[in-house]
Amino acid sequence: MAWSPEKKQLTRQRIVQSAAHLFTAKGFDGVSIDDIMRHAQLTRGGFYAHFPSKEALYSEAITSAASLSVASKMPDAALSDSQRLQQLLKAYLSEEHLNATRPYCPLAFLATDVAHQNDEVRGAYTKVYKRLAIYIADLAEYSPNSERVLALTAMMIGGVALARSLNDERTRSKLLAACEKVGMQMIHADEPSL
Amino acid sequence: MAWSPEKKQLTRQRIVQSAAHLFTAKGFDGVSIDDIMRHAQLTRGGFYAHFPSKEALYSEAITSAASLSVASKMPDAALSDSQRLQQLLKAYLSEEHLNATRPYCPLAFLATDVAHQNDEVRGAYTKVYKRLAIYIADLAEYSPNSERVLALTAMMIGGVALARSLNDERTRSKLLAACEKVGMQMIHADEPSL
DNA sequence: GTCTATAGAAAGATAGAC
DNA sequence: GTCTATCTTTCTATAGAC
Repeated sequence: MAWSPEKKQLTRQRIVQSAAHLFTAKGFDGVSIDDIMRHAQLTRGGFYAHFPSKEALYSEAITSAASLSVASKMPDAALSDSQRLQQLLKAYLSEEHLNATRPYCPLAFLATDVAHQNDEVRGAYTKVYKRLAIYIADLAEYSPNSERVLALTAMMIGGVALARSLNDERTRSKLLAACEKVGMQMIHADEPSL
Repeated sequence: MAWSPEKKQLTRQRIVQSAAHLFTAKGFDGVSIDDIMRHAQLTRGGFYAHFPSKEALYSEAITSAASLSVASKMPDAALSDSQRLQQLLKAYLSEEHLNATRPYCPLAFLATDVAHQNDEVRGAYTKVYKRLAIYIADLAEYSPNSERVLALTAMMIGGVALARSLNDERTRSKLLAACEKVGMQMIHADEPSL
């Protein structure tokens, strides 16, 4: 079959995006290479023409999922920074985020999964995390290393990860609402010690 | 070989505790039944005399890990509630928790893992979560459903889960310290809206 | 109840045709 | 580069001896 370098890159990108969807939804071990290739409308034999291993794809999928997830889709540049932060918090801690059709935020959905992976994967995850901290710090006008920004990221990611694993609908929605509300108060509180 | 009902229960308990250690450290798919039985100094053939499936053991292991983890070992009854809460936060968000020899807190170490499991497992996880919320609410003198208690649990669990997956030592320790500090402030802040 | 042995399925990775 | 076919390993679960 005919092909070109551009065509190959497109195919490769399709594989990465399929992986971003499936991995964030089901975790590393919950998805086989066959699943990913079928989702990308290919067959499994071709996988190794693009990636040396499943792990190599995983780390790229994490980066890709981050840029496709709810945390990266905030196009309302007309709003103030504070309003955009509010919007991010609301979208991130929403039931929709837990049932999205696009890739989920890998920080929340793969948090414990990544802990078992190699250094390359953890590096990709760490990079995505730092980018989120910088993004939030920017909107909140704090340093990305400030205690309240770091604590807020932990609350957002923990809230979503927790909510996803809880069995109890009521507790889940209360938890998400609480994180959203307390998160905003945390940013706007007038305590210099934070 | 001779045996008694009590003997069987002891063997069963050894299996559950081995599972608690290994599952919290490596996740559901990272541990085989063979691993667990070897850790309990048994062979894999005997497993199904105690449990109908790997999932059934998993849900028991989550409960067991919770009662053995750092979050349940706060024997300093001499301290005030506020001091005990501080102590819990400090221990939970410590580097030692990330490198413990006893079972880790399943809430933080299995958060995304449990999301892929069946209802029985998610039920066990949810129960453990509610118990932690009640415990913290008690020390903080709030309702377990109060926004600040829920937000605090998300921050604690998210902070530990995140820290474990990050590649960068500095970011990890800053994150843990931030969650500890902001967590205490969150509880003691004088804002009735929380 | 615990052991050894093994059936049966799934999945990562490779070989070779086109 | 992508396909079909297959090798190999790993793992859950079961069978049968003791």
